[in-house]
Amino acid sequence: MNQFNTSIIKKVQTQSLTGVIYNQLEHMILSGTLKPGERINESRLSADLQVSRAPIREACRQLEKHGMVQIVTRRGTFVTNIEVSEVKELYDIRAALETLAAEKAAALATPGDLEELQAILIDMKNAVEADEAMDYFKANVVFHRKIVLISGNLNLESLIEGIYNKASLCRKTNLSVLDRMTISYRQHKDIYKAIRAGNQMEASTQMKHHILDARDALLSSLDSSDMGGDDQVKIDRSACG
Amino acid sequence: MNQFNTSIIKKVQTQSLTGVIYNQLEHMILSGTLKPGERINESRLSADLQVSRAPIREACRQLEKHGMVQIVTRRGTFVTNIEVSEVKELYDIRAALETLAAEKAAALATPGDLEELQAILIDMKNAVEADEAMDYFKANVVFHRKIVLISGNLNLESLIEGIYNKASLCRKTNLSVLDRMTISYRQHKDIYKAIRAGNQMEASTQMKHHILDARDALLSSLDSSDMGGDDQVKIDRSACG
DNA sequence: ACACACTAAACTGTCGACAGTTGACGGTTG
DNA sequence: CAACCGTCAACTGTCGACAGTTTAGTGTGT
Repeated sequence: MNQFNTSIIKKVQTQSLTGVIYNQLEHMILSGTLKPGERINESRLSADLQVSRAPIREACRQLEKHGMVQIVTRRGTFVTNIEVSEVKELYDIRAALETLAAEKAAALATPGDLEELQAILIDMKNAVEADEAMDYFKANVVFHRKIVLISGNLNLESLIEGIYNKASLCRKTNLSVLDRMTISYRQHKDIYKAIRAGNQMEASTQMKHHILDARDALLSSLDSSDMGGDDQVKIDRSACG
Repeated sequence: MNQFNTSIIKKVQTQSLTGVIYNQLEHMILSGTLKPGERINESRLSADLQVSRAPIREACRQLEKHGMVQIVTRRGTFVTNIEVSEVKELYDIRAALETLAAEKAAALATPGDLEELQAILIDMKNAVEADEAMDYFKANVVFHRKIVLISGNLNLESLIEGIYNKASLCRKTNLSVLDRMTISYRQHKDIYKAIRAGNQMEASTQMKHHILDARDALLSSLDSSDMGGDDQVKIDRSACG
């Protein structure tokens, strides 16, 4: 529905003050400077940033649209606070949506698309062999996003983007899970093969399996680390696939 | 993620000026007073409604969040214009999401939930027998919404709500399709039975089948009516299931 | 007649200010 | 000592105004 709802707009927005503030706030939220549940004080922010409250309010509305804050009338805007139970919900939704994406991708992928996917797979393989969790994490995101792109469903694209945003707000997901990179990589390869073969049923099955598997790995790692320190900084090797 | 994103909030919002204007604009859009693609002029609206531009801008942001308008920087806000191809996309997404909802509902439905569903089914049956498309349409929406509610996934709820909003913007979907009420009713009954039996697999299968079936019926009715008059007012008997 | 440059009107983005509401603190009463 | 009530500060909602940008309309040149 909208060519305005994709990542492109972020760059367009940057031209306006609102966009600058949006980026700033987004960064503050994702980096943890603004903690989940914390309130964003419009007046104070406007004083700090030397701008009026208008663009700040606008930016907050954008953030809400993308799921990163919640606005309560006459109370204020609060950084979205996601519980573990909600992460599970989000993974279920993600599984449903990306399963659809994989199914469509299997029917629509061009040779060029397949080449790109393969290139990403190579990046992943390199990351696995070098045990570079961060690199793997990045390639992983690119892989999933590419499949959604191939599906050609713009609505699906922005919906999934929103899910990513919300899920990444749960800092608890940032736990490292060893040994999953290898499994994850294999699953991605299976998805790729199914898409290349044009096998819609298989592609969707593999995708669903992959995401639910990642979800379970994440949840069990959360269980076993509930009493551990809470100051995680590492990238979760299971998160997002 | 937010208990603030449901229909309840609309009543809360009504307390504020922004909420009043939101409702007004929503009504104007859904009733066709504001046509798809049309631009919403902030200054003129503020003059007409005797309020400043601030609450109007706020309302527009809300509308964008719900998918009913699109905002382009320094250009304005435009009523979302949905093409037929996009309706197909939306139905695909809806199928994926409601399939998940049905699956969860089959596992979570309480006796009370089942009673409610059954009551809705009776309403539907009555509507079918009386050939009251409007009544059927309403009961249908209630039925689907109830299943999402049972699934207990709040994120899913607001996502699906957004899909409904967008799809309903395509006025072309408001075509009457005869003979589908009976089929649709039977499908709902099947879904209900699967949920009552606690059969997750069956519930999701039935739901998927039901929605994709409705989608195809809608699309083929659009094909065959492309050259017909464009001033439809009737409720589509296939739309939304 | 058509394409292009220029001018002017209209509209959105941003600003600072005021008013109403909310939540908290402190005092009072049972 | 606990619960309730009233006062007060802080913050959001709303307002009117100004500035920069976009768009439409006019005029000119080919």
